[in-house]
Amino acid sequence: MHWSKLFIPTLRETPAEAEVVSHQLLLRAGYIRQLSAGIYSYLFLAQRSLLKIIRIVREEMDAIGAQEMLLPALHPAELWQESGRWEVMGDNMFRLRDRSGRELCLGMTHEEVMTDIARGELRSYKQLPQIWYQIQTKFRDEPRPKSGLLRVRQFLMKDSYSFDLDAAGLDASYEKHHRAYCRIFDRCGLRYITVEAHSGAMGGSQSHEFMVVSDAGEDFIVRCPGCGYAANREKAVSVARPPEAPDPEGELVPEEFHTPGRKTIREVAEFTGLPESSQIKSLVMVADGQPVLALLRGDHSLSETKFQSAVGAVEVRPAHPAEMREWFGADAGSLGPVGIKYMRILADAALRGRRNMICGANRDDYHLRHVTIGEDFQAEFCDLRQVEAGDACVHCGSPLEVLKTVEVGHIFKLGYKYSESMGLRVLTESGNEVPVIMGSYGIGIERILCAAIELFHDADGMALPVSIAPFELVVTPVNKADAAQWEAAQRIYEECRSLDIDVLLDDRDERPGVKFKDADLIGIPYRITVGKKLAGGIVELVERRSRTGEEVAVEEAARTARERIQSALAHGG
RNA sequence: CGGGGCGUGGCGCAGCCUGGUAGCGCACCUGCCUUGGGCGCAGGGGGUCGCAGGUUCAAAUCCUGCCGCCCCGACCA
Repeated sequence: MHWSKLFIPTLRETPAEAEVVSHQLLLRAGYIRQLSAGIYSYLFLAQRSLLKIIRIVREEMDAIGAQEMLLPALHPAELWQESGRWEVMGDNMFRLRDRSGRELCLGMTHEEVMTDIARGELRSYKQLPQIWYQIQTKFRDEPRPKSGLLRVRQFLMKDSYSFDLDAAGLDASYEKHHRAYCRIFDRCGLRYITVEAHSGAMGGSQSHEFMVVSDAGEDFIVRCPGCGYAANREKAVSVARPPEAPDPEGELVPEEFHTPGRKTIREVAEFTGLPESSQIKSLVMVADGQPVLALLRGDHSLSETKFQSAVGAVEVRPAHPAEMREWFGADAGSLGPVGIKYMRILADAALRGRRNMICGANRDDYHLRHVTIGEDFQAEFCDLRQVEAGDACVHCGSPLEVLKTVEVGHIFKLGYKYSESMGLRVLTESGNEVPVIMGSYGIGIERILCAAIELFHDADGMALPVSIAPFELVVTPVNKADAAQWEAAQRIYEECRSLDIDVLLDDRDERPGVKFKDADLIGIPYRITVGKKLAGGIVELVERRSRTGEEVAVEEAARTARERIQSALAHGG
């Protein structure tokens, strides 16, 4: 294609509203324009790139025998009421009414619709397994869209659903997806980490997320450099560092002492001269309307997700100050478990075996010392603690790292949730009716592009992997007014086309600097520069990412470029 | 939903405090010039100053309300 005919509205300056790199570059490079908060138009370059990503996704899904479909984005309310998610999804669901007042919603995901199709048609174990997928627009009314295309209200997702007769079948479908996802992200040139993920309140036995390390991300993962253990922080476990000071010995009894104005763990530590790890942190939570006291070591913090799982609640929140006063007779900063009755008390496992610790006395400005769990109060032990960088790996003892990441894919063993609530059953070989076991699997298409930009960019712009760049190669005549250069550039361009290279000819009447800057900005991986050396029969082949160039003979240029491109594609973008 | 910031030409901004002709850089158009990293010169086009009220002889500027966008938090298949 000829650049002068294309709509590639690059900007010299970064739009003020963009904060993360991928957002800035997508705007500057003319890939996208914003229509509204969390709603974007994908212009020519973005669409080319997304279509390449989609092609890769489609090829790999087809390769595991998945069948592509296209489901509606507009769903009747009744379908979601059946699964119970009409209420569960709350304000995150876009809802509307048709002309006769019937309630509808825009699909956030498609478990319900897929299950509806399946229950209408699947009757026998002989029809299983099935893997169905689509690449389609999803709508989620995010409370706070942000970071360009990373968190939006309308986005493309590849979602697939597996239907199996039994758990072993689900395992196989899950494994197929796991491998397909690895191939997809490899081919898209991403560096990613597969982590164990939280299964969510809806249950399910297993879940993995595919994460790309980036400061633009919103998820934290924990990884062990020693043995490769990796998990979402919501689920990750670790061995806590030992307390900084040993507990006092002996059968001591709780003793109240005055701590005027000392509210935080740190203030009490300074006041007593004992480390934070010698205190019990008391957090008052409300789980499905019921007060629950969560106890942690003073220097540890609560994982709300772990807490939620431990109490088995749907909705969890910290208590309001008025509630704390009502239940404990004191304000936050002086609360503790001693003497608390009629309230569930959960203690983090790191408190097991500790003796004679310090905690709030449930009297403003007073604390207790010499408090021992199991003697001075009773609690249920469970894992409540959020993993911190530097904690020891439970498998190999190495210090763990905590990384910020973007989630690009998620695979999930659903189990029987939808087949049971919506009545998807088949007959087995022996003739009895059983629910079908399901899995669901998602890939965020735009997030692949964003993650690639976050991973591969420099001060001049994107350095996209060849596999997903909007073009593979640009041919740039330095001086179009120079007839020899212009003719050679056109000839090379045509040769590239005949070699099936996805090539762009920069035929614009611009100074070379402008053309180089633009090509770098939009991230074309290779460039053939036709300039002065043409007089000696030489042009230059430059790689965007490494900024290295090689001189090649004019007649070899297209073929050499193809070799470089093929080799790059073979090595993961 | 709470907190903060911002809405002035396509982009980046100044002007607002102290009311009085809407400005700068980039981009864009025309011509000349230039051609290996966002050239130079000359000329030119484009803005109901987010919207609606109000105050005033006079509002981008002051007041009130609303809307939109961004960031932090809350929230979050």
